[in-house]
Amino acid sequence: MTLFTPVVSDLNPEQRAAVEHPGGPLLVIAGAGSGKTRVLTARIARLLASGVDPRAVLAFTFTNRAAREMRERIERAVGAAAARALWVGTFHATGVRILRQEAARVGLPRDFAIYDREDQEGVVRDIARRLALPEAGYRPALLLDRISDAKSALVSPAEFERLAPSPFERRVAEVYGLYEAELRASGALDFDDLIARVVALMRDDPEAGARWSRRFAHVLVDEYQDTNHAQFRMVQALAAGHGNLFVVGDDDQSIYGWRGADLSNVLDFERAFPGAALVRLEQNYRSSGNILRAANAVIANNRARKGKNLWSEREDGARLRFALAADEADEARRIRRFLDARAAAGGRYDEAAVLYRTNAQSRALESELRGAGIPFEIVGGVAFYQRREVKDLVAYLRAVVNPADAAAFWRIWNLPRRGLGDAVRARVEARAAAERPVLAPRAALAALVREGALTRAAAAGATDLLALLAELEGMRAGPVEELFARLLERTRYLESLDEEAESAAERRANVEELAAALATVSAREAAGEAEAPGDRLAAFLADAALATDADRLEEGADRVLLLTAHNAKGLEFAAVVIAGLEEGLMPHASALESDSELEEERRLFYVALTRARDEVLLTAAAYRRRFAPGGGMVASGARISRFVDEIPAGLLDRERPAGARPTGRSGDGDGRSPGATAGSRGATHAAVGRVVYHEQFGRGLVLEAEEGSGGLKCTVRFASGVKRVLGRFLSPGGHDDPA
DNA sequence: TGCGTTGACCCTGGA
DNA sequence: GGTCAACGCA
Repeated sequence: MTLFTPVVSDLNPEQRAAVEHPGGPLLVIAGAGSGKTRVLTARIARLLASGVDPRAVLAFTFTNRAAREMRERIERAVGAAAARALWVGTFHATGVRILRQEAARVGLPRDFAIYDREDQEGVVRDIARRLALPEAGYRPALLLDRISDAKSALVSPAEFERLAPSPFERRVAEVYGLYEAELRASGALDFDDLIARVVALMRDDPEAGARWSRRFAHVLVDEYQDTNHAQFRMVQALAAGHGNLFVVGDDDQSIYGWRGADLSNVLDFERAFPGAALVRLEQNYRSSGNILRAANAVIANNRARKGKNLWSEREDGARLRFALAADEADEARRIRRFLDARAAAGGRYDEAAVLYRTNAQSRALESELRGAGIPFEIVGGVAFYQRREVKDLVAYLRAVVNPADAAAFWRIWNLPRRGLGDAVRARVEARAAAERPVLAPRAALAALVREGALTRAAAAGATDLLALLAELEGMRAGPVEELFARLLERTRYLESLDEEAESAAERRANVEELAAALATVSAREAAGEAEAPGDRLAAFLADAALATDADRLEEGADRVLLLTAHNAKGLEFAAVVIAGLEEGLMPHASALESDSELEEERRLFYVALTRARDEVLLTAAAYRRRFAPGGGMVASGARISRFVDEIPAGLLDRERPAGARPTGRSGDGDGRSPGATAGSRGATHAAVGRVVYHEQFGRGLVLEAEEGSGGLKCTVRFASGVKRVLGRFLSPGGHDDPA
């Protein structure tokens, strides 16, 4: 393949060693900006060039967008036919693909539903209600987090119960068991199942295990540092037959520990795969010398790392800049001015991005940029398929594809209004539970209608619903567009949008976008790409369930991107603004108590910094308005993030705030503590992240500080527990490091 | 009995 | 600013 040769000659020696690795397990430690995507694609291209069947190559990417881009690159190198035959996708998408093929063996309907977070919470909420769990302490989200943790560690409800040390844990185990039963009855899997069920299949079914471990000749994994235990097991099982496992990762960029990512997958790779080779990519091709030095200095503060030193042939470039703003509006203004200045100098907007820790921070930026007429796009927040109107219509499609899908059914059963409410729902659930196996709600409703057990009004509504679903089911074999058009017509969905004021136009546009997305499925079908006729809807729904907002990013539009640091992973920009660099925000308050979580926050900051090629602006706000417990907005002050101070002084220009009150400079009294001056009554030492002393409770760490009617109210972690105390009862607690 | 309204509580990140 | 349960009206 001559197409491919020039690619290899462009590689540095380490990159080439990875690409030309003869076989067997290989761990590539790829620092930020070291060209790992090139290495991965070159590796695949080389495998294909050397005669490996593209159908026998499986590559895991972190996002659907990364999968699409990788496929496109490979297509340019080796042609469309081979690129299409590759298995490239996220763990979840690959899990769906395998499980759809194995549905019968796994005991699933072929078109199983995929429950998203909202569906999951609905299930858990119902269970909690049934068990009469007190709301406080048993929030659905909390229960679900525990269940998800268990699943990504491959712990079953029975095992969970056996290991449960406390009454709370035993309750979780009980909910977990009921949750699993509910999903089974609904023919549904959640995100964690998409991985765990593949592992279980290969472990428990020797024939399937052998077949899939031979199915591929090469397995490749990108962003390996963010795989969890279940994903590790899936990789291990799929590579067991041949041992050709090529993983690329960077321990310094592991930022999904909260989602179960297990860094030991990287650190113990050589133990898990004996004879593994190791290649390090340490030459950075992205960032200027100053940015790279800053990033290296920051990450050097972490202890849990393999250790590496990125170097670059690039010039030093401009120094990084830090600006302390008075509040979040002032911060947004400064960022806007920075963007203005770049534009005035001829820079494109799409070469810049604003990164932040929490999605809520986008609001102030949004209004400032909108007011200034700077084009921007927010990535994240409410993703397209999570919007109400889109979810409503997708729920109809789900109900058509999978009649057992309870979450979808309950979403649409009274939409539009059919006079069906809680009372009827209770009867449906009772009817469903009266049979073994338990009936799907839709079947139970049909039974109630048949038995004449409903009031006239409820029966009329139910009949209308069941007839609509039956009619749509009858259209499944035809074009998806026709089915969708009929759905809109019969539900009068667009008309119902008009009734609700200003957002109607936007919602209507979203419905149209959904229609357009469905049309592309039909087009793919026409081009012979779908697996089998009639599957197009199910395939579309699986894609929709796994789609993220970041996947929709397209090149070419000239706008500034606003996104979380998590979402920025894998991207790069000429100029990067990192906003909200305050203790309690970045690092986030929830991480201040644990060394390992704090190190993860530092890695997140490192990831953010290393997105930049030429220019970095760091910002913080002395006061930030936040929603607080107790209700309403309060101003809360904080210290400047420790991460800013970890950047060597010579690399960083600090700007004074317009009012020039807090200096934000290290070393001059409490100047590092802008929040310290929050209001006249504020105790200067009681800022987030500070160690303080309390007469009664002793030494503690301030987790939160906010201005209340009685002065500065602080949430402080003492040895005896977390307490809420007034700032004036606190005194300085000595050095910053709570032993 | 359904439905609209009110009030309590929440909020890190995301496949 | 958003969600959800409780409440009271039609």
